[in-house]
Amino acid sequence: MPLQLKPVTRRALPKDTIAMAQWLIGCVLVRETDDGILTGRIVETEAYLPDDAASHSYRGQTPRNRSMFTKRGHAYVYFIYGRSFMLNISSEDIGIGAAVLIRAAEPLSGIEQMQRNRGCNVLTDLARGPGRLAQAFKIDRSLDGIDMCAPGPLWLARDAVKALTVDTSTRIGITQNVDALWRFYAKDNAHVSGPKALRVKAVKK
DNA sequence: TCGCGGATGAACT
DNA sequence: GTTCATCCGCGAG
Repeated sequence: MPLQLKPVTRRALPKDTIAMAQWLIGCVLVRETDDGILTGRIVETEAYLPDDAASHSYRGQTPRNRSMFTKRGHAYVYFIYGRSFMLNISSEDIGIGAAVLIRAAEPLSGIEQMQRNRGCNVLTDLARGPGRLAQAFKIDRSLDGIDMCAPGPLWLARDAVKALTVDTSTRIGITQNVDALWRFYAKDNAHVSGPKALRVKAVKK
């Protein structure tokens, strides 16, 4: 388990969705389960803003996406494509629908449990991609709406590791507003998802 | 390394 | 009935 984990306070979270998506790169995701604690360093995120056609909040609040409209720092978890859960963190004030999608993490501790959860032993495949990340960390709808700036089954932390270099690209897997450069990832990190071309393109920019 | 298509379930129109 | 912020396995280059 990584040492010196300090819980992230809501006050520490940047108040702007894009700033928060960048800031989260390098933070530690902590998942407490009955079988032990799982932690991983966040290496890839995407920002979903209000008035963003690719965002679930674009057409207003619904029962599914209500967690996007909570105070920043709460989990928004949903199920998609019949196979995958997605973990997001709400990123604005109450009433504003926005969130940061957590797309990939570098496993730090609880790796054996993650391997069991995923049915896979390859370290770089455990949490590379949002669906895999949720499966590795045992995240489902039961965690939707919980406060990630408070003690509980799922929370955010920082450690003493120095800041990672962050690159930018277009987002992955969307059909609307495809040109916005709202994907952020740790440069040259093996746990980041997406095609290589996307990474190279972003670096050249 | 890439691009393709099937699986699969829930929200929304 | 359609859409979807995905994963996996497969085959081509």
